[in-house]
Amino acid sequence: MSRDLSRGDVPTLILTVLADGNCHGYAIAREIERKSGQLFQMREGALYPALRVLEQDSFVEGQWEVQPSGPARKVYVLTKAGHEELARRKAEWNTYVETFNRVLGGPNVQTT
Amino acid sequence: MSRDLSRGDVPTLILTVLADGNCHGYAIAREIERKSGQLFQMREGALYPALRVLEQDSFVEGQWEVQPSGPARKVYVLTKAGHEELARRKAEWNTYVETFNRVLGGPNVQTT
DNA sequence: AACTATACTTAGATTCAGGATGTATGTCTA
DNA sequence: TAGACATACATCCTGAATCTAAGTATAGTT
Repeated sequence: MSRDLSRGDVPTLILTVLADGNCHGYAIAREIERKSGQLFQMREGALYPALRVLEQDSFVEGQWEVQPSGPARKVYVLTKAGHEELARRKAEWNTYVETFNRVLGGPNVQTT
Repeated sequence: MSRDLSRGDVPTLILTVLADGNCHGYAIAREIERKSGQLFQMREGALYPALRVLEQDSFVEGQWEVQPSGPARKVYVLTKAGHEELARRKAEWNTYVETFNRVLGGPNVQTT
């Protein structure tokens, strides 16, 4: 099935993977798929543009690495600002889930 | 703050409100905002197109109601297919949340 | 030689929420 | 009677973000 990733969630997943250690683009995608039990699919058309935006915003830093075998890789490192951004996005995600579940919950929810 | 509604979540919220009882467009929007504690904002530009799609898919049925006072309203009723669609969307939402949280959870998650 | 896996890039299409605007009606107030 | 405001629906345009698809390139396998 593999539901499409929702708007804005791809950068959060990328930052999450990088919080566990430096990683290059292709491996980030495979790691997200592995962790999600193959429910999420990370397409190149979503991954690389998202990485470029994160780099422009200084949340990650990329550096080319030449290997003895195979094509060159761009390895990304999470910056200090990236760690903070991840924490902010996690908090935002939790608020969203709580709020959405509250609306789904039923008719008798009081906010006061 | 009021985080933007994510892709595809607006129809689910509409169906949820209609599951509690028939309702016209404007009131659906206000009800979603009330239930979310004003965290979600339902704009017209998202609400009415979503309602039209739901009507085209026969998940809801709209009927014009003339009032003794004030402008006419289009009151929507959730169909049988709409109830099933809501259940399907809720299950999909739960799967998405669980999967996303699993990825956010950390590096040592096993899927086997 | 063809296929597959790795690895990054980019162009184009699509989807969908938001902003802005327009049409009406009715109430309240100055 | 003019205005501001709330109700109520509709639509156009924009912009953000994802997907599809194709392209470039290296290297191992069949």
